[in-house]
Amino acid sequence: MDIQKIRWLREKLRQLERAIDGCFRAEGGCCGLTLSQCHTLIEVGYKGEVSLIDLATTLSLDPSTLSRTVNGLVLVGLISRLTNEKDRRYVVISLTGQGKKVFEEIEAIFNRYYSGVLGLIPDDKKDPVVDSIALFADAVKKYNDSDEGCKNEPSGCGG
Amino acid sequence: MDIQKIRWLREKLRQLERAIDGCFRAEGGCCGLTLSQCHTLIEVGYKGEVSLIDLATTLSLDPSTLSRTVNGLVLVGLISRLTNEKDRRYVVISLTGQGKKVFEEIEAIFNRYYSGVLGLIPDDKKDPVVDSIALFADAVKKYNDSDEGCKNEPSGCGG
DNA sequence: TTACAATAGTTGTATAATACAATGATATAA
DNA sequence: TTATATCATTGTATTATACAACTATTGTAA
Repeated sequence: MDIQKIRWLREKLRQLERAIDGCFRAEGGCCGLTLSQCHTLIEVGYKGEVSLIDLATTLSLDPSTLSRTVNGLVLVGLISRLTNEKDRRYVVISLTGQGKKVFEEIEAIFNRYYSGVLGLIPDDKKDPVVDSIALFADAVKKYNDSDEGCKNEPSGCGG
Repeated sequence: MDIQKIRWLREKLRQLERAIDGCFRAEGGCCGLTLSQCHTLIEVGYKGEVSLIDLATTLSLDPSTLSRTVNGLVLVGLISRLTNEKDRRYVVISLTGQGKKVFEEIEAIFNRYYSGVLGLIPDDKKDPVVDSIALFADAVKKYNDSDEGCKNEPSGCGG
């Protein structure tokens, strides 16, 4: 592919990242949560019951980082963290009743948000756009996992 | 659009963000720079000469944040920061000779990286995928700038 | 069976990235 | 010419993050 088009792709990816992150910060968080807390809550919401290490792997974060994030959510009563009695090394992380409520709120807010975004895209292009993003996200993941990926060529900064 | 497809889109966007950021961190930065420094260097490389406030606006960051990032790059000799003599309130930020060299390196690295990613996508889909990402990035930006965007519905956390 | 190795999680420590508030220098306008 | 606005920097605080050290638990092998 044309090098100029790749530059353009990278520019758009940077723009996308900034737009999404920047907007979040401008609002002072969602439902009173920080960005990390929000991501964590969503993952727990989707998975139901998880161990810390499971969550850390999914979110590509160090367990120590996540331990603190989870702790914050436990303190505000949105997450329950219990010892797994079948293997006491593990914890069982799940949403509390209040946590489920906030999770549903967040879901509604962001589904509405992205509906709004897609509303700016012509009807006949909506599906192709979403499919393309999925295709691209999968390609990035696959490439990172391969030998040529992350191992030799740092990313993130350029795109 | 189907709510389930919107959830899927959000999941893919989160996956994309993690893949790109995570990979960068795994490498310990690019060319010895941190992620922020790298983003800053690239923007200066593209713009040639910029003021701090210009750069801060482009990157959606507080001027104080950027002032420190720029300072770091000045200290390692990649960026020049001079008073604008036409209006001494402004600074003129540009790449030094060494900065240009690193900028070109970074460009090459990331163009190669994304070439690799696109290499995993069927030929006939490459252009549509890139065009779709651009379309989506523009839509997010436009939506954020509109009344319904950021103002009322925090984003980032969900996507 | 008991000692050693592996795994999960937490806590200590350090750093990067960020924003807001206060300040100083400069320019514009009344 | 005095007040106001703008740009940049510095002080301060917070969040997010990783690595290393440590504890508790489980699995394994002599």
